[in-house]
Amino acid sequence: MTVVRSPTRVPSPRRREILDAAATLFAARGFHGVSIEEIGGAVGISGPALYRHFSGKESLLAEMLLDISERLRTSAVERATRSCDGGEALDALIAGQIEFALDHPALITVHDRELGNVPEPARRQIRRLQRLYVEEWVTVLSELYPDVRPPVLRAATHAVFGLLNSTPHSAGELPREAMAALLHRMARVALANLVNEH
Amino acid sequence: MTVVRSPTRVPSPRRREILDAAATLFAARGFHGVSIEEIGGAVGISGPALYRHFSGKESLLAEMLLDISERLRTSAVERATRSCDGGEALDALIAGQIEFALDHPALITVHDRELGNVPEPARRQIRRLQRLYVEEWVTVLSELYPDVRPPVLRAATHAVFGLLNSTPHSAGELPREAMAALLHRMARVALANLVNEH
DNA sequence: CCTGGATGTTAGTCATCATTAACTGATTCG
DNA sequence: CGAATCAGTTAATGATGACTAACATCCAGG
Repeated sequence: MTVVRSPTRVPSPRRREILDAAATLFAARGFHGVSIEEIGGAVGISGPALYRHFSGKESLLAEMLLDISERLRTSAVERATRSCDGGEALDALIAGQIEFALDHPALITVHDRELGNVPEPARRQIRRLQRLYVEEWVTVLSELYPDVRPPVLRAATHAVFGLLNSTPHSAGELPREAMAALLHRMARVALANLVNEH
Repeated sequence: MTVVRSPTRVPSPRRREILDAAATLFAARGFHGVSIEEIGGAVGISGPALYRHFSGKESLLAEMLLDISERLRTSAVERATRSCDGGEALDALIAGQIEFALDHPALITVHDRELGNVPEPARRQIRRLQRLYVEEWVTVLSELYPDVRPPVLRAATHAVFGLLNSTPHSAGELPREAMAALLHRMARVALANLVNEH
């Protein structure tokens, strides 16, 4: 009955609650614009109680970004390997990114804003995961378009991330499914015409 | 006490220098992550000397964002009215945004990150200019695709902004002209297929 | 019962930082 | 020649904020 949990991860609900609240606050006013007191207040405890769960404000941010990067990458690997052909894999990657961005706009916002505030040991690891995530896309794309050079594919991938991660900026313009469909189509055609280069 | 900026342009080179340095720093570590002392140091003066040029840190940010919003919008209006047909106008808007993003990556970064740190009188004005800029795009697009509803056009516009503003993330992947051409093509086809909805 | 760990609390401490004050050297211009 | 304004300087000042200390509560097991 008791499910064996990974020994390194004990997902205390309190931790998650704190991370969620902190993400929302960081997305709204930036890492340095939010105080420990506020983060605590957002989950009903006050101030220094956070140090029972995290060793400091920076390590809280580090854990948050690490978690996001891991989730994005593992989801991408799963989806890409589950697919048969390259086109299907690309659609799966696009759908995964859209789903994540629509489900967790605050996490997406923090993810590409606050890396510079993560201290060095963890920063490198997060960068590594982000790079692996990009390379997952590049691998799928280079199978589809073998004639396009990898730097172009990388730039195009970043561009599509920017497109898909725009949802926090156009919040509420459209119902979720319409927004998802629109973004998917735009990303698809933006990438489909890479081959027309020169 | 009335801090009304002189409407007649007095482009003190010192002011511009400070604004440029501050933009780079804000882009790297966020508004609250940068001290007055650092901004001064970046232009060779130190600390409180900034108050000879700006009434405070927040008004410095406000002026910076106001300037960006104004430049984007006036450039968009100019380009759109100079064009004959809708397709040409859209290309001009895309080219303008790309040019600005490639010329001033720090400004682009600050522009969509730090609005939340601008105090209320100026915030509203910046939002207004941003809205006008978006509506400039929506107007051009709705002439091209009269069947697509405005909310869809607005969401698509935001998505394309995200795509074009991705350059700070993929810095140095490609030479400038190649990057500009790639982004232009991706934006163009992403918007061209809006009409295929449903 | 009572011990100990997990989780809070409130009250410091120490740094940092935006902002102000008081003062200085130039340059303009009357 | 002044006198004023401009553009700096260094030295307070006052808030805020991350983090630590000392103390409380709850509850599980022996």
